[in-house]
Amino acid sequence: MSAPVAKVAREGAEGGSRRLILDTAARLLRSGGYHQTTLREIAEAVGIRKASLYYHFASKEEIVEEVVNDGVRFVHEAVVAALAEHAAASPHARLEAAIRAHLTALHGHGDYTSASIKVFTFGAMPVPDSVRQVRRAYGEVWRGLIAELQQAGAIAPERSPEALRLFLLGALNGSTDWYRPGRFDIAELAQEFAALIAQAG
Amino acid sequence: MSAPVAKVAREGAEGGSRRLILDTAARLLRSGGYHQTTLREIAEAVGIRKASLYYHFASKEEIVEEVVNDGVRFVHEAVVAALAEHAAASPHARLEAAIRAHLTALHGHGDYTSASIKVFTFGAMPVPDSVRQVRRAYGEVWRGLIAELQQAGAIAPERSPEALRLFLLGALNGSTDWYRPGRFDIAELAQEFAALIAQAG
DNA sequence: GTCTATAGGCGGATAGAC
DNA sequence: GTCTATCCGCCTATAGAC
Repeated sequence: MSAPVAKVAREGAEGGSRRLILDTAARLLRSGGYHQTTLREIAEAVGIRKASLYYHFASKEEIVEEVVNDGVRFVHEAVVAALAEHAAASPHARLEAAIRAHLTALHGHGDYTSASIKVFTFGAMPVPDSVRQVRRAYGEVWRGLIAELQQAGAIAPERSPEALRLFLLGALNGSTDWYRPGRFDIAELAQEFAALIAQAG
Repeated sequence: MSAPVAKVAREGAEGGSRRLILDTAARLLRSGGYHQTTLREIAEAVGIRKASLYYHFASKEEIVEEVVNDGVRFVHEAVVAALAEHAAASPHARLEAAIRAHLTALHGHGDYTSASIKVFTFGAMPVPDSVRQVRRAYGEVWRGLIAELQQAGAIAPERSPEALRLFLLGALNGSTDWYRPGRFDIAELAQEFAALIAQAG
């Protein structure tokens, strides 16, 4: 992964202001969405003036784009890592691990991931190409996993893998709407969801 | 249903301008969401001046609230009607009919329903009490149907009905993100989805 | 790197003529 | 019922001092 490395290098050179701005933007985007979140709010929360943001970023779009892509990449990497850890497990166990990783990344780790969902679910903003690519790459992970499950017989051969993938991701991302830390347990939710769409084994 | 009757009566008295405004607002809200949709846009699309909207509505919130509630009520009534039509069918067939009705109402009939999803999914606006009530009432329909399926044995007794309901509605409403009229068939999608979460029978 | 100041436009909303 | 005119505040973005 070369991007994170480059990013860390850049941060070292400029004292992390850029990261601070992105962190703050992520938090505000998560609760407010694209249009409600203003540069004034971000600047205020960071503790600088609105105009100073333009030293670090060329536009609001650029800030949002970076937050959103970071969020999707974070979920992507978490799911890939979970699948690698469960490489030897049963297909059903791998599915459950992937779902658990997705939900954990979405709800347990920072604002970037939730902000991603909130901002680019629906076309609330003109979706940049980079975002489209990052999303597509993540979609491929699930396409592969579902194909694997179907080949292993954990999903019936007559089920449409594409419909299944869209339903599943929709349901997982929709959890930003109703999930609350105290009221649900992510591991249990993952178990429930996995049981819905694949046979145990 | 007394509300629609009252509404029709009102419309007769004022020439349908009110309905025209709501129709237009629904269309814009569907594609733009709450914050992106402005009174100026609505007025322009209707063909009147911004200020004239205030003769018909007290505020932007009032317009949005009415669109959203109409949308949810439309889906609610469609699903209830479908269940009534399939009163004698098997639990699985009733589930499939309900899913098909939800998806059809969501995608096949106007902008109100999609606007509802788009606007109040996430808390993009301060959710009025009336909206909360209308949503809750619709949620009850699914709670009842899922309980029925579980009692009939079409859903395993160890499945959490609440997790299942949230998964189901999240997946269905998420379809506003990817569903396109030519590329998917609603009846097929309903069949796929019903097969996913309940045993045939 | 951050500041002040400002440009130019759009947001919702109101007053009052017709 | 619709209009013109206007208020006031916030928006993104830029210019230029420090």
